[in-house]
This record gives sequence, C-alpha cells and structure tokens, in this order.
Amino acid sequence: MNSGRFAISVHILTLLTFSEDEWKSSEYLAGSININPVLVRKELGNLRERGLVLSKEGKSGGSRLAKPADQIFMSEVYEAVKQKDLLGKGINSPNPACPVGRMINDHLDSLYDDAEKTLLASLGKVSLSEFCKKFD
Amino acid sequence: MNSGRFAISVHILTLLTFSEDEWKSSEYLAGSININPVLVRKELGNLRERGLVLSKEGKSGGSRLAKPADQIFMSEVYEAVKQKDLLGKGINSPNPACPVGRMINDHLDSLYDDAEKTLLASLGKVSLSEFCKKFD
DNA sequence: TGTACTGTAATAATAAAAGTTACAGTATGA
DNA sequence: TCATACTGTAACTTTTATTATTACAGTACA
Repeated sequence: MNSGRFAISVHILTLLTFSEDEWKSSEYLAGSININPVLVRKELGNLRERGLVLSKEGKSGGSRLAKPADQIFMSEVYEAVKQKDLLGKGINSPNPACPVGRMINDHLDSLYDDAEKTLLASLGKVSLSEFCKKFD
Repeated sequence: MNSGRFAISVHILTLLTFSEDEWKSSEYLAGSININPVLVRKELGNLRERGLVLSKEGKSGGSRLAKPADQIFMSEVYEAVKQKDLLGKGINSPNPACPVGRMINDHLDSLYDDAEKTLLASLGKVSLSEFCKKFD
C-alpha cells in the first residue's frame, strides 16, 4: 500500500474532526502536515469520492467531514488510499514454463486477500473519533 | 512494506520446498522467478539471517530450507522482508507548532502496531507447506 | 468584480526499487 | 593443485514511484 498517503489522510481527518462544522482550506491543512497544499487537495479528492469529506469551492470554501467522526473508520481511510494491494499483487512476471512460476501469482493473491481481510477487520474497529481521543 | 520482495521470498521458499534436500543455485531460482540472480542472492541473505534457509558456497553450492516447510510460517517471511512499517511510520515531519501535528506520529504508530499484530497473526496461520499444497 | 478558495493538469525534483556488472572468496572434484 | 561453479557483496545504472511545484481555469462570496 501507499505508505505516506494513509498518514496524510488520517492527519487531514483528524484536523477536520477538531474543527467540525468549519470549512478548512487546503493551505491550513497543509500547514499542520507540512506538505504541499496541492497534495492535500488530491487526498481530499480521494476522501471525497469515498464520502468521508465534503468540499466547498469558491471564497470561504474548504473541506469538512461528511459525517460524524464516530461513523468514520480507519478501514475506510485504508480503502480510500489503497491502490496497489497490501503485499504487492503480481508485480513479477514469473517464468510460465516453471510449474511454480506459472501458478504462484494466483496463490499469492489468495494469501494476500485473506491477510488484507484481517487487516481491514482490525482497522474497522477504530473510528476516527476514538483515534482523536488520543490527543486529549 | 516492501511490495515485491515478499513475493520473491515466498517464491524462493516454494521452489526450495519442492526440492528439499537439494542445494539450488541462485541462477536456477532466478530462472523461475524471472529476475536477476543477484536479487535472489540478496533475498537469500535475508532469509538466511532469519534462519529460514541455509546456503553453501563453492562449487555445487546453493541454498535449501533450514527447517521443514511445516515449521516455516508466512509471518516469518513477512518479518524477514519488512523494513519500513506496514502503513509507513513517521515519514512526514508535521508542524510541531500544531497540537495535532506534534502528536500524530505517536498516535499513528500505535495504530499501525495494532494493525500489524493482526496481520502477523493472520500470516502466522499459514505454513509454507500449506501454501505449497495449493500447487498440487 | 476582486478575492480567496477548489480542482486538476503538466511538469520537475527527489527518492526508492530493481537490475547489472564486477570481482573476491570458497568448496569441489578432475 | 587448479579450473570450475558457485556465493557474497559492493558499486553503479536504470527504471519506476512518489512528492513537490507551477500554473491556471472554475466557483462562490461579499
């Protein structure tokens, strides 16, 4: 999975949790994370597609949570961010003339799927509001 | 985690399982995986440090499993391969002037640790010999 | 209608991963 | 004992992925 983007997304959501009902600009968010505002806007786009945040264009626009923080789970953030599969599905092109090489990607895929299900179950137990309690 | 390396290591171990008691050269292994023999030797070095394989130098040298395939677990392979943490520990340098930025890495770390424990538990249920049964 | 935003494309800079070459070291066995 | 077939590892190059930057059109507000 894409390492830094999960952290960025959780960071964004945490900041938005601490200012629920306010529209926060990408520049403000980028200031706390210490990254470029354009990256923040890209992540917000992701989170928006998944229904986790809302954004408003124009002056006094910005972003806020799309639903209460106790209804947002870390598994959703993981899903929003994930592109590649957990352990790296089928990146190699094994030799098809070898019985192991010919089949290994399929078998690795099913191993990965199981592992990822477990991971999602674990992340699904932690809500954004629980995570944010740690800051108090 | 490092995507392709897990697949390479499992591939290596699978090939060694199907020829237990034989010393296989890095070139042979590289042929099935379809990668460079030097990369294979690097992975073998990793697996060797973790006690999963043995290697023999010199003519008619090569590598083989260090213990029976039913005593090797996918969690061990994961540990052997892992360098970075699962979801990417502390890559960002958040703004320490922001209360969220100042603490978030610690809180993310504990989230990651829990998630990784779950993942390891899941991978720990699958032995190399079980994995290899899929090929029959 | 100027201003402060978003959204997104295009590009550049940086970092990480993979591949390659090279070669010293080591057992083997002819 | 010495050519051979390996390992182990360093140094380097290439490739690919990530991150950052610049730029600008579109939008809403006051």
